[in-house]
Amino acid sequence: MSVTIRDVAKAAQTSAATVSKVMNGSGSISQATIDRVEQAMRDLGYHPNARARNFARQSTKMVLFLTTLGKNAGFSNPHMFEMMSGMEEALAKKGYLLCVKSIAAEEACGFVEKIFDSKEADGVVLHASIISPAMDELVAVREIPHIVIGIPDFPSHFSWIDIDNRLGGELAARYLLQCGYCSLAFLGGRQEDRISGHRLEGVLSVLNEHDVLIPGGHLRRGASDCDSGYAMTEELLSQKERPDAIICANNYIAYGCVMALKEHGEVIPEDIGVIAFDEYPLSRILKPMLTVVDIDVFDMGYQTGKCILSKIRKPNLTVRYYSTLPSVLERESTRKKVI
Amino acid sequence: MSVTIRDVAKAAQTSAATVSKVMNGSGSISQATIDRVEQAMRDLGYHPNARARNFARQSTKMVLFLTTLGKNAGFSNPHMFEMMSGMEEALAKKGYLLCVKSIAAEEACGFVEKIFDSKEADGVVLHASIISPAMDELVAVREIPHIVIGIPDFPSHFSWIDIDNRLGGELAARYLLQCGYCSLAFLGGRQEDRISGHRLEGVLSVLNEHDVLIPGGHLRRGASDCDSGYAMTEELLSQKERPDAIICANNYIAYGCVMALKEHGEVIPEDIGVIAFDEYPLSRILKPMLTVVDIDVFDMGYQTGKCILSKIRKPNLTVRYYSTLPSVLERESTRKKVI
DNA sequence: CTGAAAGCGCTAACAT
DNA sequence: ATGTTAGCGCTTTCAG
Repeated sequence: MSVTIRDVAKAAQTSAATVSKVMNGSGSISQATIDRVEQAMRDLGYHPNARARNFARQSTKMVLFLTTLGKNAGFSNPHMFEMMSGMEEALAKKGYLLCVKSIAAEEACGFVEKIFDSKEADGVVLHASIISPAMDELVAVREIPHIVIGIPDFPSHFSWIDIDNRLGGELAARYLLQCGYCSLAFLGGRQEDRISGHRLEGVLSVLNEHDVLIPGGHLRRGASDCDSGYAMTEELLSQKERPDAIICANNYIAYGCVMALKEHGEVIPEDIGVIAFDEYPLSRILKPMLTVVDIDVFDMGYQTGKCILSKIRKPNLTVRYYSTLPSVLERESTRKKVI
Repeated sequence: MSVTIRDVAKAAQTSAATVSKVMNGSGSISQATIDRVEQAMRDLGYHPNARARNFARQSTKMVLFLTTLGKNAGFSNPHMFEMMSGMEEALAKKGYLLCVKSIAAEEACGFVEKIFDSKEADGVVLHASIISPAMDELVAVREIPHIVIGIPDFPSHFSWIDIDNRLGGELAARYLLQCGYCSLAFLGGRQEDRISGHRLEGVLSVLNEHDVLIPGGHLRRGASDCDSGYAMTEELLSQKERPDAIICANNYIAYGCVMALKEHGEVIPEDIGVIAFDEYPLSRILKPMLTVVDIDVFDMGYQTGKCILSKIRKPNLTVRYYSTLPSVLERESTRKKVI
């Protein structure tokens, strides 16, 4: 058996309670005793048993990240993992551990209930894809320390954190105008793609504010892939009124767009400017390198980690906000700013 | 306070010990008692307290994955997360939880020691980048259930699991020969890049076996990026003796290579074939889509998970092997097989 | 087949 | 400032 708090107490000629107080900095212990206890701990190579400690304290110093993983999750959604890295960093600073658990949306609610019934974790971070009204009710009634990544798409009591995609759209549009482009186009994902939709809203609000009109034909939506980006760009170029800058709702659309522009002999960024969203995975790989509106995903994870920690302290605290502002990374696909 | 085992015992008119046995399937309990106990558990909505259970059993049902994360880890190394997803799936099947913890290589050894002194985890998965001779000694002496991801580059007692990159190289070369290409070239990463080196070894062994000579000029090494791939390809094309197929050690080199070939008017795959390694992130995005040698990273993680579980059961079991064989994914950058 | 009893190692309320 | 005491909720002998 390994060395316990009682062994240390004996060696330091004191009681277990005192040793505990020394470890947890209770304050009211004389320096002499502290020294003796610490010496004894060192001599014996003592390490408090985490399991016993969790049990006695009724806490695990662990938060669970629940999302749906499975094959290809790592490749198709690196953002999630970048966030996890940020969360881990925030949690580690306070001595918390981060566990990941893959769960299907249907099972998520039951699982969260079980986790808190059995007290396996101190808090949960929920990916927006697995939340439900039932989960909302559960979390509210039981006051479960939680935070949802992604703004819920139904009315709820959840605490959540998200990226402000609308603001991102505003930044993109404003930036292009500042570069001297004056006829913008937007290539987005399908109607159901909320992210793309929010980005478009932001764009439109800026144009509206600047009294810039955008012809209907310059607003196109399609699949979120390269081929679709290519096709939408061709459509754009075939119109009588052509844009001098294109906002692409994501990297893949931008890739197709750039390819089409090049094939048509358009020079980027002189003839036509291109701006996209997100650094990853292509913005720095394409020629020309893309100017993008990006957010610091790691930082967002870090914010999430800090959030869940404060929810663990005060479970009834409600948090809802857009963390981590987007910003423009200037590169080669847009002209230099003139303003 | 929530409902405990004693509440269940009382409701089922039996003892806590019996309830425990029912939960853990001790066998020697009458069906009648089992029914009563299960009924009581359901009636009371009982869920065993995981912390108390961990404490009493002296196990946490948790394995810790240690690696260095930090900013950009998610984007620059999606493979790691794909593996994690696989590990989680294997662990979840046996009721284990996966925790992730970022740690610098220098601190890793001390941290692992602390984890096992304080019994925070039942086992650890170590990324090869954080192992050291000191860690080897620690793990061996203390019989710490562990598995290293990546073959150690120094003599050690570690259990490890890795990808067989040499075999991957063999597959690539063999495949090209089967397609009727007969003059191969290899574009690799820098000398220090062990993965690239192993892939090259595999290529050479096949060529040797087939008595195919490869001119020195067809073996090039450079940075593992697009520009380097581009430059190396131009060098290749400027030689008197030109290859009819190029093996690119990674996706980025392949991207530069394809770009250079296109600019020189070479038709892929007719004039020159291109094969690369790994699906991610570009192989299906480039035009033409790349034929690649790929491995199932999720599966590798799954194997790793199963491995660590068996090590937890038998810590002195040694495991060392190349899990998950690579295979060729045929796409557009190579001719159809003729054999 | 069942139950009483003795912890697992630490914390925290309460005395002193 | 320190020690005593009583758990935390479950598992596991060991007797019956």
